[in-house]
Amino acid sequence: MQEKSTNTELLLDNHLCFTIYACSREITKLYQPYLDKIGVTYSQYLVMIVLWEREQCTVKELGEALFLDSGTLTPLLKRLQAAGLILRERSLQDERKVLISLTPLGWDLQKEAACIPSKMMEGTDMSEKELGDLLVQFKDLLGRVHSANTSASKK
Amino acid sequence: MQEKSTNTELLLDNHLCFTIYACSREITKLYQPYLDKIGVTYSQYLVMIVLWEREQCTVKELGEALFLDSGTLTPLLKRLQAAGLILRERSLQDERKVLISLTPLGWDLQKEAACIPSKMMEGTDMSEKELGDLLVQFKDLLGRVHSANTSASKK
DNA sequence: TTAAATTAAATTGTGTACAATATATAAATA
DNA sequence: TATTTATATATTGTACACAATTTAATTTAA
Repeated sequence: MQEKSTNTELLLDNHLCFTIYACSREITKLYQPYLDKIGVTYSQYLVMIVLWEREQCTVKELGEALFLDSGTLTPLLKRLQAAGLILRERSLQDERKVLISLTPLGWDLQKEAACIPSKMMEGTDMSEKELGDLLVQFKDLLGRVHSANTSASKK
Repeated sequence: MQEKSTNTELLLDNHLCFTIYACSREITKLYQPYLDKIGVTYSQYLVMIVLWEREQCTVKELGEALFLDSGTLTPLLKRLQAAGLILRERSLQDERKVLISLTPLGWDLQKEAACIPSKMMEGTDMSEKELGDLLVQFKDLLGRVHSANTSASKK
């Protein structure tokens, strides 16, 4: 009995984590054709979304919003800068910080990207309510896992 | 009115996809300390799980199980081979195929890895039922997104 | 049976992710 | 104030992930 229950847990847990991992990659693939049209990757698109909302922020703030560190963001931001979409400037108040802001081209991209989410909704073929419920559960799970990670790293 | 509704959809969709993406990476981080102990990455661990279930399979079958292609699997499998955990052999019946199987060391690893899922369950701090419900919803979403991808690529 | 089409892996090139480390600046404190 | 500590970003190295192409083997069809 005990053995079977344990085995069930093992499979359940492995499969849930795998399903989330696979789902994440499949969703990125679903974005791909639309992102190709505007010339950015999914990670770069997420950075742009943060900037469209906040206009300006530091690398650290971007990292907190997207759960990414400077090892990922620095080269990614250099590519966005090379593409003419953002500016990277050292803060004059605190020269450790790098301020990221949008160029006019970066702002223009917002209009071109506006159609993407609705196209994605069609792709999943789920109602707004279903997606909303999923989001609630998912944010809860993300919160739990993230806090488990941060409390573990503090040890 | 119409504008507000559209905007809500946009945010909802962006946030759901982002949350799944972030959640996937946070879960991988939660696995990390346990995977470090047995010396494999999360992707390599997934390959080992498939092999522990099936004993032997081709690269293509692994790819179908894990939603990965040979571009990802070939170097990954070479690393598992270099670590002495698997064998890679051309099929004699069909020399296009490469058969992947476990070494005794690869089988031994199963025992060391047995504790991982229960440790992960503790990490999320959710009941078996909650995780089970999430898994059902998630498999549904994965199925929808995957079929959207495969039907799109057939065009 | 030969030629064309298909299939299975491998290869190449780009772009993340992330741990670990380095560097430079700022804040705290002795 | 000089020194330590903390903070913000960059760098380095490893390992995916995947599109696109290549190579070799098998099927299909002419």
